[in-house]
Amino acid sequence: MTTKPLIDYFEKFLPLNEEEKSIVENVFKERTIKRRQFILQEGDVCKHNTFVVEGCFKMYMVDENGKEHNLQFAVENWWIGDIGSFHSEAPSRLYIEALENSIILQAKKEDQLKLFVEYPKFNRIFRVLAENAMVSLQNRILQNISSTAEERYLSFLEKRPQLFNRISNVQIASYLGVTPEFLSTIRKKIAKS
Amino acid sequence: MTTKPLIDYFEKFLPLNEEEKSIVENVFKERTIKRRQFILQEGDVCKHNTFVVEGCFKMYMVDENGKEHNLQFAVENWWIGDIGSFHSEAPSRLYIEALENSIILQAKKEDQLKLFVEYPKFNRIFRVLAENAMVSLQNRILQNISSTAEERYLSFLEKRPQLFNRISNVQIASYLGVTPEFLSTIRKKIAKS
DNA sequence: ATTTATCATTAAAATAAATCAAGATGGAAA
DNA sequence: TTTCCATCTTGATTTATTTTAATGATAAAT
Repeated sequence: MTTKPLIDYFEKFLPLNEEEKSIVENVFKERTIKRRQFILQEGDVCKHNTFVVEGCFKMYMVDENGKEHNLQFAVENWWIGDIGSFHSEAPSRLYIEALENSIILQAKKEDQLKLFVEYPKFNRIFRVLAENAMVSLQNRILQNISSTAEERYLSFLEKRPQLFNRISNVQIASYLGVTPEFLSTIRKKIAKS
Repeated sequence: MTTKPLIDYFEKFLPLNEEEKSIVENVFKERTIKRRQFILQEGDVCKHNTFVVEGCFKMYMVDENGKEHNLQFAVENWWIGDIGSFHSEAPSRLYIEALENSIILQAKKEDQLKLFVEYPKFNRIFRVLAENAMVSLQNRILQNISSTAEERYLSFLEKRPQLFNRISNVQIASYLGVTPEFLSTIRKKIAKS
C-alpha cells in the first residue's frame, strides 16, 4: 500500500470514501527510480502525472547552448510532470530527472481522465491543485521581474528550506536563473553581512 | 445578453445545455469599467473572478520603491483576478486597473462555488482553464530564467501581437521586467537589424 | 587506490541592464 | 491656441550579471 501518502494528501483537500480510496490504488502505480534516471526526456510525450512519495526530482529545459534551466524541483508530496505535453500529447521540451533514488506514483492519462469523469471529487481536487500551482507560479514571476538575484535567493531559502541542504548550488542557481559563479558571490556577500 | 461571449467561450471547452447556459447568465453579472478605474486594489480581498468581454486590463504589484510590475494583461476573452486572494480570502498584494473603457462579467465567490458543486461540468472546465494557465506561466518562467530581455521582447511580440499596438511600451517593459529606457534601446537595436 | 567528474569558490574582463538627467514628441485638456 | 502631461528616446554613468579561466575539495567511477 504505497498509495497511502497520496490518499493522505488527497484527504487534506477533501475526505475520500472507501470506493474512492480503492480507485486511487487502482489508478496510481508505484515505480522505483534511481538517481540520474529520467522519467521524461525532450521529444517524448509526457504520458504520466507523477506524485513523489520519496526522493527528489528536477524538471528542466536545455537551451540551444546546451545549458540546463530548472523549472521545478519536486520532493515528497509534490507533483511533477509536463502538463502541457500531457494534455496536448505534443512532444515535450522538458526533462525530468531524479536527483536521488526515489519512489513515485504514476497515473496514465486515460486512467486519470476516467477518474475525472467517474469521480467528480477528483476533478474538484485537481482544480484546486492547479489553482494553487498557478498562485505559486505567479508569485515566482513577480519575483523574477521585480527582484535582484540576491533577493530571489534569500526568498528561496526562506520558502524552501528543506531543499537548501538537499540540492547543490549549481541546481539552485539554475532554478533562480543565474550562473553558479554569481550565486557563489551572492552567498559570500550574504555570509559577510 | 452580454453573457453570450462567455457562453461561447465555455462551449469551446465543453458544450452547455440550456440549464447550464441559464445558470451562467444568473451567476455572471455585467459591469462597465472606465479607463484608469480599479477593480482590485492592494489590501482588498479579491471577491470576484472576472471575464473581459471588451477592453483591456493590467494586473500589477507595487514594490517598496513605488514601482509597478505587471504580472498580466487581459483583453477580450481573458480571465483576470488574484486567484490566491480569491481562494484564501487574504488581502491581495495586487492591483487590477482598466487600461481602456471596458465591459466585464463577474462572478462572486459563493456563486462560483455553487456552480462548481451543482454543475460538475464547470468544475471540469475550470480545471482545464487552470491547467492551461499553468502551462503559460511555466513557459514564461522558463523564458525569464533562460533568455535575455531582447529575446523576451521578441517572443512577446510574436505571442501577443494584438497587444503590441494597444499597450504602451512602458507597460510592456514592466511586464518583461526591464526599464522603459532599456526597452527603448532594445527596440532601436532591433530596428537597425 | 587511483582516476575522473562534479562542485564550490575566486578573480579579471566583458556585457547586460539600471539609474540619472535631459530633450523631443504628440495628444489631451484648459 | 497654448499649456500640460505622458510617452519615447538618447547618452553618460553606475551597478548587476555573465564569461572565462583557474584552483582546491568532494564525491563518483574504474
